[in-house]
Amino acid sequence: MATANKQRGNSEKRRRILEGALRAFAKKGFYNTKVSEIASEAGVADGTIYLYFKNKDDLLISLFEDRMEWIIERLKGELDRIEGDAAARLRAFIQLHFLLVVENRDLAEFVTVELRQSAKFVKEYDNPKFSDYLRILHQLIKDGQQEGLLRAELDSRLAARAIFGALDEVLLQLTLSKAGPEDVEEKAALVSDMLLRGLASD
Amino acid sequence: MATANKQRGNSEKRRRILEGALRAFAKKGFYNTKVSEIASEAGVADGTIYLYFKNKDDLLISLFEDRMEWIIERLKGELDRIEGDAAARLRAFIQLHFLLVVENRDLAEFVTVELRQSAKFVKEYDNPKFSDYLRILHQLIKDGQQEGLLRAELDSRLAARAIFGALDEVLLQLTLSKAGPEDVEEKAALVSDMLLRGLASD
Amino acid sequence: MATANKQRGNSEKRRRILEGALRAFAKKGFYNTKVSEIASEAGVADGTIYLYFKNKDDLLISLFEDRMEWIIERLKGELDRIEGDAAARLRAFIQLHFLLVVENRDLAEFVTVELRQSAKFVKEYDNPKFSDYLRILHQLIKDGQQEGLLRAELDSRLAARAIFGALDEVLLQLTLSKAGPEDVEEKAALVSDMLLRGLASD
Amino acid sequence: MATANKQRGNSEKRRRILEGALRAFAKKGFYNTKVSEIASEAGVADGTIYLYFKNKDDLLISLFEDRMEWIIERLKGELDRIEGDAAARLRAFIQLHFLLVVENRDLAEFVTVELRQSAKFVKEYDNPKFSDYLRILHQLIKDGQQEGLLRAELDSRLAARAIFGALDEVLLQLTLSKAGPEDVEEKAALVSDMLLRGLASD
DNA sequence: CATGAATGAGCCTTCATTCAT
DNA sequence: TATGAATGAAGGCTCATTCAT
Repeated sequence: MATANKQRGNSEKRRRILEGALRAFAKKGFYNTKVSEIASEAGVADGTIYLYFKNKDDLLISLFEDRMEWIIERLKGELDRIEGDAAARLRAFIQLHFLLVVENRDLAEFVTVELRQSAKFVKEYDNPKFSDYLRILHQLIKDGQQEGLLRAELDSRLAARAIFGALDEVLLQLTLSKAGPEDVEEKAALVSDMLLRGLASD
Repeated sequence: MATANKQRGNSEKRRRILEGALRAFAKKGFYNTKVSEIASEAGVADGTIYLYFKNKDDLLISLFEDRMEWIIERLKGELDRIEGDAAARLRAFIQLHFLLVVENRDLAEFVTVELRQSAKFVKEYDNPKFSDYLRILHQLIKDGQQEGLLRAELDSRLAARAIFGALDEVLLQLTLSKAGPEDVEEKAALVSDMLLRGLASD
Repeated sequence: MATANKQRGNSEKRRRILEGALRAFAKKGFYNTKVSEIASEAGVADGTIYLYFKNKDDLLISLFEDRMEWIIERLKGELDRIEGDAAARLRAFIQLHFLLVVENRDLAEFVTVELRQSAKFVKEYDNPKFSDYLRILHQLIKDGQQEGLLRAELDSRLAARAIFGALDEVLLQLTLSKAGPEDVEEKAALVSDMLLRGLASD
Repeated sequence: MATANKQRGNSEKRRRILEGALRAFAKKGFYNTKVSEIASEAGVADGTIYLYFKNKDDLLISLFEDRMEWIIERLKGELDRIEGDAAARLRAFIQLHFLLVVENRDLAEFVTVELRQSAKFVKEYDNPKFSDYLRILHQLIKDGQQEGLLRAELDSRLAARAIFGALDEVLLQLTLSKAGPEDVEEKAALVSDMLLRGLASD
């Protein structure tokens, strides 16, 4: 049991702390969450947190990385499995984004709410995982353009941003309004329909 | 005239404080801004702030209200002046939203970044001004649907959210990347084009 | 009353804090004294300390400077008043050193005990006031050498150190053993006699 | 032989810990040295230290005892070997004190710097080994007085203190200024000359 | 109204010590 | 014996808020 652990950080404890932090941040936000609350949420002592993370900021960033990595892997995995043109893959992307986030309520609150604020002011952090995420979306759009499905005049980077913003905002709304998963699929369909129409070539 | 002041709150000092707060929040975020920094930014003493605002939270909320009110008034005013169908008005709305925000860089950072985080965790505040804002957008879409320009199947509330999200995210990006006003008009056109296509009836 | 204050630091509060710190440090040593204890000893709130000092280290250093300055001024003042040769002035110096310190028990404990340890490890501090003190002693010895009273072969710098060490250690002993002021004068005479004999030319 | 160990405390580990502690304390002082630093300096686990010492204070005291014992033994051994009167032995004592300490730089820093501060505030410890040390010096002086070499009027206890203080301070200075061993012998001669003149009968 | 020195509750972080392995 | 991960008490410092002037 005492094998390859801790390196690159993956002990049981570390995971418990990240989960506690996610719950706590989702509930009260980064700045309103005390380290001791995270500890108790994680079932460890306060000091234990500092065995795994340099400080509270580092915990926040690590949590981002960890969760975004997970999201990105899931997205990539699912996208590879999709048969069909770029439009279908884009639709799947949106659907999946919605599902992932809504199935993990805390994750949703955390990502939608903290992503901007905290990440921006936690000194010097430039959020590479989020860039990875956007890159996937960006690539999907460029694929669609090359396949002739999406309008070529489109600024693909801008479109990726706009789509992310739309998804994020709608999800924020759904999350806060405590919508059940049944709604979600429907809303996802509506939103992806709307967005794809916006991008589609004539 | 020097009498009915302060009531709905409008002394010179009060405005200076709000402006100082806007600058400070934009630069460092709500939680990283000290009341004393706001005071010095505003050129008043720390204590003076508490003559005009109950506490730091109240200052944040008041700033929201104040700025959103201003935005909403500007939006409404301009929209009334537009001749044309709902699509044109929607286009104008987006264009204007971009302009207002980008012409006021601090406002942009503040609104896009703090709106979610802070507002969510500042206890019990349900952000009525933001609702007003959304209502305008919502109404524009419903108008468009009634005029037959926008697809009737659309969930207009959802669409309003999605549009706001798209605008907001793109603006965040533009703001942070320090885009000049010349870019902005172009981006606004692209985004509004994309979004309107997404909403348009066949 | 609100005139030239605070500048170069001399408000009533600041002095109270220094006095509280002196008492506390003398009683328990720098590292065993809590900032809150200093505060309560000084009759101010914990936070007030940080209005006058950057941190606990800075308080320690400031206290050194302040007390050493006082000691040095007293020493210089008294020495100027002495009629007689360098030997007489040296004798007076020692006598006075003893008196000053013993009349201020806390000062004695503080200076003799904390001077080395703390000053050495409080980062980067090179203790200029102590150097000033030593310089006076050094000068007295050089004067004595020029007057032909003290042996010229003597390394005056080394002698100054040795004298300071002897005084300091004897004082530490006297302080800890709670000797009364009456002993002190006698001991001072003995020590200065011994030291002067050691330095005297044949 | 592997049995009667640990009792009076002498395992290999114990010695390694004391050595690590000496290095660490010399470098950063008692209060700035973490137990874990001592452990790593000694090449043992943190917990191991507590198998040999009750706590950090106990480690400090044990280190004192251990080193002072060593110094005292060396001093006694050398003094027994000296042929000559008390003055010669006193001179040898000073010479040796300088040599021992300067040959062990860490020991020097530790003894000169920590002796006062730490020992004083480590609860209830009355430093018997240091008393032993002083007793030797005291005895030498009394011998000198009986041999008629040193002035009888001298308070021998006081003189012992004064001499120790002078030596200690000069050594502190030499240690901190990183003087080489060649200087040391010369300084020792100067200081012992000065001190002996101070004590000598006319 | 305005000031800004003073307050003190609160929080992040450290580190001596323990204990399951 | 030895380990070192885990603990949690403790304390330095910050900063929103108050209030005497």
